[in-house]
Amino acid sequence: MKEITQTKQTRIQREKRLLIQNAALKVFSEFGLRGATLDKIAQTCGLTKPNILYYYASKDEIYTEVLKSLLEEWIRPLKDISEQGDPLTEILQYVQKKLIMSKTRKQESKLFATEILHGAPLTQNILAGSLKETVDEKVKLFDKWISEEKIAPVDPYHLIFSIWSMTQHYADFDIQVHSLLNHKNHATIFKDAEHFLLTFFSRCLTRD
Amino acid sequence: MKEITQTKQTRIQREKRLLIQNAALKVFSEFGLRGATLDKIAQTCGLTKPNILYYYASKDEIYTEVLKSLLEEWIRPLKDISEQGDPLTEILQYVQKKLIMSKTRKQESKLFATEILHGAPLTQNILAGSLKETVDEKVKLFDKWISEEKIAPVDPYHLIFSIWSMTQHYADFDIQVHSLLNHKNHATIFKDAEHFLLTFFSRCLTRD
DNA sequence: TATTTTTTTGATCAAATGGACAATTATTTA
DNA sequence: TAAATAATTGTCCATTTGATCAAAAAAATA
Repeated sequence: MKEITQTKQTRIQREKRLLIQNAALKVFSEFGLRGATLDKIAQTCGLTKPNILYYYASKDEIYTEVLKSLLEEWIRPLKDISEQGDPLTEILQYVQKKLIMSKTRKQESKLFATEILHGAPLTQNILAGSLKETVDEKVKLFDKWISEEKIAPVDPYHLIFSIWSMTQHYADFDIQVHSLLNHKNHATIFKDAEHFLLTFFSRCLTRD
Repeated sequence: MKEITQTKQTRIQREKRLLIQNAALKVFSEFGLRGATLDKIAQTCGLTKPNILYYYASKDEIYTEVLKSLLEEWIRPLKDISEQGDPLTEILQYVQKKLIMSKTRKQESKLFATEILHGAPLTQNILAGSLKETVDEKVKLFDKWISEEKIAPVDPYHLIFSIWSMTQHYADFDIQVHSLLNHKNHATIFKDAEHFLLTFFSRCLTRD
């Protein structure tokens, strides 16, 4: 088959690659890199195993491609935090966006979680690269807001960690959340979570 | 070999089973259930593969045994929250205990995280059972404290989720945390995290 | 339509892996 | 110490699984 580096892709190549990526996302997020099999991915997208390997050189290549193609989208809400906006509003909006992502893109959240949990074998360079860049930039902004006394003084890194962990928890550990909340209605859980988180962070960021 | 149901275990059985459990914890937490192999576990504890299978009927049995034996310890700090103590102090102490567990028992945290993340295939009954019992009990206590105006009114379930997620984040996503914090000293990170979390929760729980 | 290129697949392979088992060795018990 | 029991291991097996490849089918192109 033709290399990925080639500029022109045929219609079929574009379609099939996307088909495979979607199936792979589903399977990888459910079973992890090692638990996922090419057979499962093939079955999920209705192709044969050799056909998948016609489009991707290996299982690992599919995995990294899926991760890479999601990363941009995953970081975007953080990038969207604007120096121009009202500090508290900007941060609360970020919390809201992250929570919505946990609700609507659970598979992606679980995929990233599993990857990092197991040592980020294939994305460590990305973590140290583009993600770190954006985080550092926003940390600077938060520090500025703190020095201008527009938000309460808290460690910006740990603030970001807290937003990530609390919002992603609803995607990554959904089984536990649902189980402990008596399998309450999905929408209700997220409405309650949103109220809790917004109260929580506004209280934390406005004192003093 | 003799069944587990048998009351008396020989000295060797006790020793070797423990040896295997420790190795299994290490391997399972790093690679997950499917990524872990009996060969790796055997190598880690210095036994042969058939010897391991002399003590455990299957790989899955080792996995469930490890999980089960850790669960009690894992829930304990939550159980320790006392109705007699000062509400805010009790909750902050719980936060502290959970953070310490993230620091000292990272493997266990990752093991549980992976298990739940992938649908808790082997522990769903436990989640719905003894854990849920304890959580429900403490939720009642928190509600009582709220009605007595001893802590600010927040959804107790989501409060517990927030404590879990924020503290466990430092164990489960340690790779990311360290990477973003320029591989800062491990002890320093946890000192900062503790300060952040205690500030955070006391602000959130004392307003009004 | 004829030719070339791309796509698909059945058959197959080699490595990894969970597990079985009989034979051997070590330990306990009578 | 002798017999019985427990523990260990080398060898082997069946299955799973990532990957290969040549041949066939489909699609694009001239």
